[in-house]
Amino acid sequence: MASAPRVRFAPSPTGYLHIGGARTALFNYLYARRQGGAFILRIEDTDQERSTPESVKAILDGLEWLGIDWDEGPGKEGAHGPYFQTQRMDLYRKYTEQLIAEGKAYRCYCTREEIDARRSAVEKQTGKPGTYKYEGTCRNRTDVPEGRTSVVRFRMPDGEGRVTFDDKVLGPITKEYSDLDDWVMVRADGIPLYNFGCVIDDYTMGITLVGRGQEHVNSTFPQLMLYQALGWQPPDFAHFPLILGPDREKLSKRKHPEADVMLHKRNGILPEALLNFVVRLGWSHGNEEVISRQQMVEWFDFDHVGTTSGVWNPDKLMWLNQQWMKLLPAPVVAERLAPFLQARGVELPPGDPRLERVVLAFRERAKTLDEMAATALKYFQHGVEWEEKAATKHLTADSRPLLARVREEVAALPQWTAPTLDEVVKRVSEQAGVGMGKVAQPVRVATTGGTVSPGIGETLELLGREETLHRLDAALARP
RNA sequence: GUCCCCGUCGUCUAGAGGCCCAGGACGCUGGCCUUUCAAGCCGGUAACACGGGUUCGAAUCCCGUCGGGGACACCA
Repeated sequence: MASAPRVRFAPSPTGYLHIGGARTALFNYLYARRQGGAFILRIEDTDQERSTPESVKAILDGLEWLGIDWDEGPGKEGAHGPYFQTQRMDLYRKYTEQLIAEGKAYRCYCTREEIDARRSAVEKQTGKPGTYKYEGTCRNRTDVPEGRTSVVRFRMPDGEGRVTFDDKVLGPITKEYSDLDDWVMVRADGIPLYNFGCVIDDYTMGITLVGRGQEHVNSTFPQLMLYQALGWQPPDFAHFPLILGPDREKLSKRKHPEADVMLHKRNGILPEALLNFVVRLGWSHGNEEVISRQQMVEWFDFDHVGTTSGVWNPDKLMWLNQQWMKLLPAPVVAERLAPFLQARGVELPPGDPRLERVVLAFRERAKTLDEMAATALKYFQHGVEWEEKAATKHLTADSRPLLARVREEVAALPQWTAPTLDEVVKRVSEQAGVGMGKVAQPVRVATTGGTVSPGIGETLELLGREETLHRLDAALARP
């Protein structure tokens, strides 16, 4: 390695940050960090119809949430900017003219309608799509027809030949010239198309390795032809396996809601977990499953990027999320939990100590922050409603004296802590000569309304003395 | 349809010719722990797509078949 590698993530701002894009960004980011190279963010906004500033923001926000930061790109101007393709038009124009002057590209005056008509004619005749190839109508044209706009086409070399490249994850891949045609580089309005802009930018930005999804392997060939025509040394290429939806088709915005990175944030998934999940889809490091960003950077390599597409597995995402809720420091999780409780109408004074206690009590009982907020909600409210079934079973004439005894002892407690509260339950059950469940369950139902909660001491501590006594009294007052 | 890529448990994967009658993880499931539910711990379930080669020996190499996905725009 002569110089430090430069890699990039080049999304087109036509919607939210896609999960596949996020993983592409992650792999490139990890590679750059691992190798001590640079990670560049370039916005491919040449599709004027679909690109929006909102989408640019959405993508930036998504990357930020995931903690994938770039060395050069929007907001971080470097030596190779600008980083929006629409601001690099001079560059494209320059190389377009050069290529035309050298006879390596030419103007094609066929209109879109004409091409479309010919395409559908061919496809109708042969049966299926994809059979049409530009027939070279304007290849050797020297006249300039009046009143017609033109696109610029790349001139494929005459005769037989093939393009080959050694993909860093897939290995050698070859394509015959005869399978390629004179593709359009520049539209009639002068704006470059993907295959053209991408090559010009990757080269002028000094990109040494292009890492992208496997859906791009076929576009590598025309791009390679361009590098050749320009006399440029192409970068290395690495194509990552696709992420598939439950239906085993490529994860798409249209069909798969889980393709939206930020949806997971809204659902209460931690960025650590999403990153962890996504990195394991197509990459592995022995038997490691729970992997921190630091470890990813330390371990990442293309040798262990797989070749087969991976199916989105929500169960595993959930499991990882819980792992991360348990792994991260409670105050950190508490901070991230707050918005979910607030969204459910809980008012939280700044630095509310209950938040951290909730995390400690519920992170082993919830898969997501949202679920945690939902189950913890009743600990923040005043009063309870009892589940009919639970009340019938546990708030009985038999349990009433036990409950009253607990109420009495607990009210007198000098210290309102889980251990001291647990002791009360234990003492009461021992004195009554019954199992702890005979006391704990009625108390649980009386104070939470249901049969499921954290340890009884923990539960009462969380509720606080005042609320606990209030609920116990209310339960005792039931007819 | 054409071209390109891929093919290990249901899913994510380990596996670079003998360490593999295939290991880990999620899921499912049995048990332990236990004041409930979880979590945790211990155990079980389940795969090298198929057929030919090559080799003393193949999940690993080659060929074919079948299967899956992707690309076939004046989108990226």
